[in-house]
Parts: sequence; C-alpha cells; structure tokens
Amino acid sequence: MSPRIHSKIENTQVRVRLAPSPTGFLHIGTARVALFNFLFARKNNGKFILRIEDTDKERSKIEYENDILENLKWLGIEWDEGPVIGERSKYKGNYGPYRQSERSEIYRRYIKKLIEEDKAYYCFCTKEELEAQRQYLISIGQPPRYLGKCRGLDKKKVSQFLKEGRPAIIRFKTPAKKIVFVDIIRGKIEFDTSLIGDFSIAKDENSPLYNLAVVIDDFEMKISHVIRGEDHISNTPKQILLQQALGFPSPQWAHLPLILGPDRSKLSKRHGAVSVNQYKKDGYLPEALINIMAFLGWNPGTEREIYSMSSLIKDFSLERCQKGGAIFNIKRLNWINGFYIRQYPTQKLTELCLPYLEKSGLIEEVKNEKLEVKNPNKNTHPEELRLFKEEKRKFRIKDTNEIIDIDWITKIIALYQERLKKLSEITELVDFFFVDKIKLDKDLLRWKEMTDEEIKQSLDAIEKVLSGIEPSQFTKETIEKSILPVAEEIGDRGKLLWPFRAALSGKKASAGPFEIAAVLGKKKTIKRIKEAKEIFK
RNA sequence: GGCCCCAUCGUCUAAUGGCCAGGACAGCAGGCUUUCAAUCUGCUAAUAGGGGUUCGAUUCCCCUUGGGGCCGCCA
Repeated sequence: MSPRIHSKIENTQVRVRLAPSPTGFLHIGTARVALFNFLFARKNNGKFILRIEDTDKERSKIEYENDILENLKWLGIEWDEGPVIGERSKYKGNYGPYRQSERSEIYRRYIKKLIEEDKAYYCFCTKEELEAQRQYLISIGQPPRYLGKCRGLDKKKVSQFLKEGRPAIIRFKTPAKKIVFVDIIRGKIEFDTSLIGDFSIAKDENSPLYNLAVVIDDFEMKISHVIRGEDHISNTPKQILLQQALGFPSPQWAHLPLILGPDRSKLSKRHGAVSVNQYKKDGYLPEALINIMAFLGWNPGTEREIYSMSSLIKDFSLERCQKGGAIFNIKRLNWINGFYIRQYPTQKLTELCLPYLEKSGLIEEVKNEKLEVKNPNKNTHPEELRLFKEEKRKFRIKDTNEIIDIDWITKIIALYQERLKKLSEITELVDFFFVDKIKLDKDLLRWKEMTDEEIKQSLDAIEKVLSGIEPSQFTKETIEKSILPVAEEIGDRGKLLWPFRAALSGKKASAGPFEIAAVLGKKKTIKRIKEAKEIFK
C-alpha cells in the first residue's frame, strides 16, 4: 500500500461535477460517481455541478437526459448548478449553459485559438487509412496512435483541401514529454505522451470531442476537483496536455475504482440490471441504494454499516476510498433494502407498495367524487381541508368488487414488513388477501404425516372455535387465546396451526394464521375454512 | 500487442511495522417458532507466489503471477 496523499482543500471554492452523456439510462456506476462528487462537495461546503455531455448528437437523447436527472433527484443527489428537469435551455447556476450542445460558441473560440497558435491542425486522413495504421502498429508491437501524417501540411494546401470540402477533423499536436500527476486516491501516476500520438480534439471548428470539451468546460466552470471513474485515468494525460496548451490550471484528480460485475469486468448490461431506474422499479429504496453505493469503494473505518445521506456527508472522505474495483453484490443490497423497509413507518411503506398492488391488478383506487379538493392550498376552506385530510383513500378489490380503505391495506403490509426484501415482492406475498377463492389442495393443507381424516378434524375444530368468537372480538389476541389451547391438546401444535394457516393463505410460507385471520375478519376466515373442508369431502 | 491501474475470507472491507488478521453480507448449524421471515447464538472462510529491508511484516521495496481499464471522427 502506498502512502496516502492528502488532498489539500485550499481556500479556493470546492467545485465538482458530474458529466454524464445522455446515451443511456442513469447507470448505477454513474450514480455512484455522482454520489461521491456530491458527498465531497457537501463535506467541503462546495458546489456540485451537473453538466450534460451531449456532443454526440447521434446517440444523445432527451429521454435519457430526463431519466438521468429524475433518478439523481430520486436518489437525493441534488445539483447546485445544472439543467432544470424537463426544461430545455433552462438552468440554475451562473456558468451555463450546462449542456454541451448549447456551448458551441465557447468551444469555437478555443478551437480557433489552438489552430491559430499552431497547437492543433486539420487532418484529412480517411478512416481506412487510420485503421490500416492502427493494425500495422499493433502488429509491430507498438501502441496504436496517429503518427502525424497531416501534421506538416502547409497552410495553402490545408485551405485548398478545406475549400474542396474534403472531410477533415482537428488533431492536437501532442508534445512528447513526461506527464506526472497526483491522484488523490492513487498517488503519483506517470505517462509518456510520445505513446499517445496526435489525438483528435474536434470534428470541426464548432464540434469539440470529449477530451477538449471536458477541458474547456472544467476550466470555464471553475471545477476544482475532477472525481470520476478509473476508466478515465488514461484520458488524464491528454487533458493535462490540453490544459497546458490552453494555459488552464489543472484541477485536482481523483479516480474512483470501478463497479464490477461478478466476472470482475466493468459492470455492464450483460451483467443484468444496471440502470437506477430498474432498481427503482424492482422496489429498492433510494436509502438502500445510496448506502450500498457508498460502501462500494469507501468505508468509514469503523464497523458501522448503515449510513444515511446526512451521515455520509459527515464522515465521507476521498482519502478513505479504495483503489481496487468492487463487485456489486446484490445479496447485500437485498439485506440493506430489507433493513430500510423495516425502518419505515408502516403507513409510509404502504404508500410505496400501493403502486405495485394496483399494477398487478389486485386493487384499484376509488376516487371519492364528493371531494372537490384535490390539491388543497391556503385558500381551501377549513372544513373542506378537514375532510380532505381525514378522508381515507378507498380501493376496490377487483376480484370481489368489495370496497376497502387504506387502513386495511396497511394492516396487511404490517404483517409483511419484516418479510419484504424489495417492494415488487409484495404482490406475490399478499395476493391471497385480495381474491375471493384461493387455490388449495390436500398436500398443501397437510402437516407432516397427517391423514386426510386428521386434517378434516383439525379444520372442524378450528371452525368450531372461531364460530364461537364475536365478530367484534375477532382480533389476533382473542383468536390466538381460543385456538392455542385446542392445539396444545393435540400435542403437535402444527397439526392444527399448519392447516389453519394454509387454508387461509393458500401458501407454504406466509404470516401467521392468527394475524391473517384477524385481518380477514370472521366472515372471510370461516368461509376459507369451509372451502378447505370441501376438498376432503 | 502497448501503456496505465489494482491485489486481505465466496463478496464488501478493517488492521498505514508489533495482541489468536477484526466486522458485515452470503453459506452452514442451532435457539425461538405451524411455515416463511425477523431476531439471538455459534461455525466455516483470507493476507496470490518468490525474494529482500527489519528484532518483527497484511503493511515498505523489487520480481513473478493474476485481474482490470484505456488505446474511436463515443463519452
């Protein structure tokens, strides 16, 4: 382990940025880079800037940009400067525009300057030529790079070619030298730029390519620290070269380890879900995602595992970042997600589960037409406001047409709160509460080696006991108090309790029979017991 | 192929020269339990290999091996 280099946070303002290109949905890796930038900014009273790198017009899509913005916000990663969600050409912050596609005026100036100062030149080589050169260099064991064929083209020829409309790009005259920079996480990193070659910096005078655009924007936006993925290490010498050519100071660098798939390669689509959106849909909570992303490559140095955003801000530091890539462990995510689900107030959790129940077709919301107030405000009449607040949300059970209110659903969610790993699982866990008839068979109702006759006797006994309970007294405690002594008499409690629970839930695994019965109510409970008995006729 | 980066249990990691290499997830076993979960207890499991430096190396240096990243008119 090399000695840690401590980043000096000078009195200059800390300004960091996330620079995603909108060519796909927000990737979990991008989100983690965003998080680390965000935490670093908050920790150091700095600003977190969001810049959209949409110079690739073919691949960039507004729908992707919206997805990136919305999901960052959902995760609680808020930017101080950057685009406004859903609104083109609108920004917060004074260094905009924050979309590269809207900054061509700025780039044009610098590209012109570079050419005028003879630090960059037009290249008319064809793709075929370039590819052949590439293959050749690899075949003789050299790094593939541009060898500088067009570098010495005289000015007359260049303007002639341009007039003829020959396709051209702009390349940087890479000076051969040693570049050494200090990475906050890794320490000293050295490169020999003679191995880089004259790399491309723009498609034309108005269209910078990645390395140039980044350098210009980071300077113009006064970025103090560039915190990004390890995959950018080899871009860093190019960017330093451009900064030197343009007379820009270099920011401080920090290259984060990558998030890896189970095969230890960079996490990508072929490994499964990689978009934040997908995790959201699956029912992972932002708290859980933040917690696990933070611990991929960082740890507080204590044995504490649970961290909220605000506690992360308190304890985060780049110096405690790991150097090696980390495999994304979905089982650990499930554990953390389950933990946060258990922490939620049940009412809140119910709200989160509702969309899944509705989407599955089990229930649908019934709007109360009597209430005009949908969005109460200051002018809302107090009486209406009271009604609005107290009126319970109502739902229709689609299978039975029965109307229920949210409190009933909350009771069900309460039973499954500690069993839930991700929200999307709620449907298959609780579906039996929302159907008229459940699927039952003899083997499901059988506990161990019980005979059919024994099962029937158990069901009879259960029905008899339950029938004796007043509907208003049909609570978990009362049911339990009535059933348990009977179960004890048999000796093996399972002989009574397993068929009881199975008859109510239709499942091998579920919450306990007493609580299910209490939620179902006396009428439905007895109906289900009777239906179970039918099987043994 | 070239350059660069990295290397502690299966996984995420702690231990920045000095107590049996600690914790968490997963796995396994058990307690509680009709089931599943939750919870509690316990167990399995790691310093890639080889050289140095040192009284002493997970830790510092070198080599090997292994893994990864980048080598675009993508970002």
